[in-house]
Amino acid sequence: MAKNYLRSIRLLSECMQLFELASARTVRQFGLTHSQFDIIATLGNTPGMTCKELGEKTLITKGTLTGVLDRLEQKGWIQRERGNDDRRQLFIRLTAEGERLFDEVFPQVVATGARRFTDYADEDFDTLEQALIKLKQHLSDAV
Amino acid sequence: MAKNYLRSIRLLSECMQLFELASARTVRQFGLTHSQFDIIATLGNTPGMTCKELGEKTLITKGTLTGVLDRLEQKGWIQRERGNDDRRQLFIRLTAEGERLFDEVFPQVVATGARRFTDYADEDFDTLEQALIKLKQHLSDAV
DNA sequence: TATTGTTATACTCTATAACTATA
DNA sequence: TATAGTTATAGAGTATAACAATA
Repeated sequence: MAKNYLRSIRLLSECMQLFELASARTVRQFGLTHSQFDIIATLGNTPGMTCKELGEKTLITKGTLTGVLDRLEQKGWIQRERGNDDRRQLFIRLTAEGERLFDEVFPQVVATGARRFTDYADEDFDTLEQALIKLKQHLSDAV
Repeated sequence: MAKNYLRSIRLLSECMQLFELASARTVRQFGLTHSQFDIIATLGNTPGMTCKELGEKTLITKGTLTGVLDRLEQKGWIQRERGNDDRRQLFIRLTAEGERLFDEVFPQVVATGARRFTDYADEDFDTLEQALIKLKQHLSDAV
């Protein structure tokens, strides 16, 4: 069993690396780091969210998050707003300029990735998706 | 097509995150960073390799690699040895202590991961593997 | 007392470019 | 000239713990 599992995980990791190699290049052309893109992409098409929520979605711990948000705020891409119901919370959301960035960079990252899927048939996607859904289920349950 | 592709990539990334969440904890308990573990794991069960080769396998660029290797050398886990045929090259390999570390940490990371695969049948692995192999093929070709 | 987010600390990774030594 | 690896530089991410404001 362990051998099967190692082989699958290695494949998983190799696929991610191949994919990220391409997207990283695009992301960097926009002057964004991986973490920064992660946050812009998470905030895109949402009304914003608290730091806590943002940290949970991006898996960035709160201390680190402050620094990353500082840099994004400094560049004018996000803004912080103190919550009304709970004044401890900060709502983070994209500024108009941040949305413009999102609208530009996100489709481009998607396109770069999509170019790699030429000839990938619907049934190929289905098979892959089913397998990954099952895997994800297992990985989640086992925590 | 783009939608299918996004869904698959998101799943891929979520699976990796779930998996790495567990392994990262184990790795950190041994005082290793992700990059450091990557190198130890790459060198394990090999007679060693050049910096160039190591950099290609781990996707760490040469300037960065020097620093990571410095820290590993300082802790006595790897050693550098000047090549004989080509005196520009350095052969990196695990020290006895590095191998001991590898023998301890690697199975534990594997075990932590494997625990999440209980009930995962051979055919589940086969399906997943086939789908991932096909995906990897596509991603590689499309570069 | 508990929670949200910031600050402070210390370290590691990162890309890049200039450099040394070999080839 | 080209290649293998180091050094220097300037950011950026990371975990952790102590902290302030609010609940």
